[in-house]
Amino acid sequence: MDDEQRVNLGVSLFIPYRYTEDRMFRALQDAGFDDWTLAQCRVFQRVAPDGSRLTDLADQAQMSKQSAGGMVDQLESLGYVRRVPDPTDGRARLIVIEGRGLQAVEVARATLDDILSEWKAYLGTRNFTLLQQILDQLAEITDPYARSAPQAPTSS
Amino acid sequence: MDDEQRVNLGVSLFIPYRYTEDRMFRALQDAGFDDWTLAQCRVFQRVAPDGSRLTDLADQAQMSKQSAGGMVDQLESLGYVRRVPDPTDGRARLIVIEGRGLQAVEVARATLDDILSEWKAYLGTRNFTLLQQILDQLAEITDPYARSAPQAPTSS
DNA sequence: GGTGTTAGTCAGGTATCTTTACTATATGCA
DNA sequence: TGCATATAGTAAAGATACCTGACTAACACC
Repeated sequence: MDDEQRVNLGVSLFIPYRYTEDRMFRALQDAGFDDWTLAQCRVFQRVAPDGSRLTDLADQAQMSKQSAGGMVDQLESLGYVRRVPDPTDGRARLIVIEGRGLQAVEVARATLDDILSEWKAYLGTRNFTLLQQILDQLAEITDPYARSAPQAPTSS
Repeated sequence: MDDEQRVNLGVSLFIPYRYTEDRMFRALQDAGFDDWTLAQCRVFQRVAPDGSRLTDLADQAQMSKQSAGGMVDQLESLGYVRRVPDPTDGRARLIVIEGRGLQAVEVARATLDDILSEWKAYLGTRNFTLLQQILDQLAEITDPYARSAPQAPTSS
C-alpha cells in the first residue's frame, strides 16, 4: 500500500470512532432507549460518574453553555440525569446520571465490551494492547482535559 | 493505570481525531480560509481528488442528500468546488475541488504533516508506524466504505 | 418495452447551535 | 473587610445544520 492510497491518520482515527458511536447508539435504541437523539446522547456520555458541571460538559463538547443546558434539560425530562446542588459552589449544580441513565450506561458498557472483544480478536491481543497504549500516550498531547498534559506543541 | 481510570477506546480514538480537526480548521482560518463553517469544511474534506457524487458525499457524511446538496451549494458559491457533469451517468454531476478549494487542500495537507511529525516525534517512529498499521487494519472491519471490507461482525 | 431503482432537487419543517446580556455567587487582593 | 474581577448558568433572539416525503429524469435489468 503506497502513501497515495493511504487514508490520512485523522480519517483513520475517525473511522473506528464513528463505528463505535453508531453501533452503540443503535444498541441503545434496540434496547428501548429510542427516545433520545444522538446529540443528547453525546452530551450524556460526557457526564462523569460522580457528576459534572454544566460548564464542563459545554467545554468538553465544544458547545455553548446554553446548548449544553438545553441538552441537559432534555435529558432530565427524559429521566436520564438529574440536577443536584454542587456542595462546593453555591452557583453551580451537578448533573448526575440516574434512573434511565444508569440503565443506558449498562447497555453502552456491554456494547462497547462486545466491540472491543471483536477488535481484539481481529487485531490480536498484542496489537490491540499496543493500540490502547499508543492512544493513551497520544492523548497526553492531544487531550485538552488530560490530567497533566505536557504543553501542546505550537503551530509551525 | 488501572482499568477504572482508563478512558474507553472509543473516546481515546476521538481525542486525537478532534485535535486534528480543530487544529486544521484553525490553520485554515489563519490562512485566510475563514469564510466557511466547520460543517461545510467537513463535507469538503470528503470530496475525492477525482470528484465525488453528491450521494456519495451524503452517505459518507451520514447526512441526507438535501443537506449534502445544500452544503455543496454553499461551497460552490464560496469558490471551493464546482459541479461538472458525470460522464458515466446522465443524472449525476461530480463535485470537484477547484479554485480556493485547491489552495485550502494545500494548507490542510501541510498542517496535517506538521501534526503527524509532532506525533511521530512524541510517540517514536516505531509506535507511530504501528499506530498507522493497526488503524488501517481496524478500518477493514469498521469502515463501511472500505474497498473490500470483510463482513462486519453482527451484534451479539 | 416495461418495471424497478437511483441521482439529486423541491417543499416544509425541526433540531441544534450561536452570541449577547444578565444576576447571583465566588475569588483574589489590598 | 471591601471592592474589583471572574464565573455558573439562564434568558432572549437569531442563525445554521439538518431532517422526511415527494418528485422527475435517467439508469439498469429482464
